[in-house]
Amino acid sequence: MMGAASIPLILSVLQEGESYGYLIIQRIKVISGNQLEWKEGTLYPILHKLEKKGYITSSWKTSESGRKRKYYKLLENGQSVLAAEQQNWQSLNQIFSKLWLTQINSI
Amino acid sequence: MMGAASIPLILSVLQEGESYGYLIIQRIKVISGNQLEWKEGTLYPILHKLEKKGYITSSWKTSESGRKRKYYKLLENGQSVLAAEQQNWQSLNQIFSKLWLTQINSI
DNA sequence: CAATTATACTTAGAAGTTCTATGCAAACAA
DNA sequence: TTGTTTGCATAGAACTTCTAAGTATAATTG
Repeated sequence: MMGAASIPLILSVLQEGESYGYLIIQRIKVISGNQLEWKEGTLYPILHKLEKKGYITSSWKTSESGRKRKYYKLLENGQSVLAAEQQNWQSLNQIFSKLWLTQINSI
Repeated sequence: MMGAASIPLILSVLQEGESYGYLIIQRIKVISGNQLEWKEGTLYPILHKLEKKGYITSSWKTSESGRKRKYYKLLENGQSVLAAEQQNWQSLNQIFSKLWLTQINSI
């Protein structure tokens, strides 16, 4: 369903500022107009992978309420990966625009 | 690399008219400006899957030169899957536009 | 005409990705 | 105090894509 979009999506959300798993899921839900409702089992393994690759970093923090949260932050490395992913997405988007425009024109 | 884009891409190419594996690979290469160079091992299994699901149908034909080719054709079923995929893509595209615009504006 | 290249399809298995399902635990609300 | 929300984690299933190899024929090149 998401395909190659997961990673740019997560990195983009983190580019808005550091965040934690639960909040990222909600942010994605809000920004997609309730279309994307990720489960934890989807997000966390990806976050772990991104951290392992050095795109993001994590740190435990305790909120005033006493809750412990693991905050993720975009690293420079991840910044450039995101830039490449944006490029990639836009390039795919152009291909589709071309294909779909052609079909409209050929009516 | 391709993620969820493979299926709409193939279906879109077939919407241009029926085609066969080898040519589809070339069409994808051309339309992407040499960015996407699929291997047979990537395309054929997907074609088989799409046929099994009833989105496309295939038939062997022999060209004047004597070569045998397996032509694939988009079915009505596949037509509506493609429409749904287009919708899905555009919706993801909107999400990214929103995320990426915000970042430009917030400089 | 022999060797190479281009055309054309197939599949097994590896690798990678995402989802389902479940578990744990603490704070909060009823 | 019982249920809901918040919060993280992971195993295994399911699915997708890629690598690699095999088969076969037509066209081209030397």
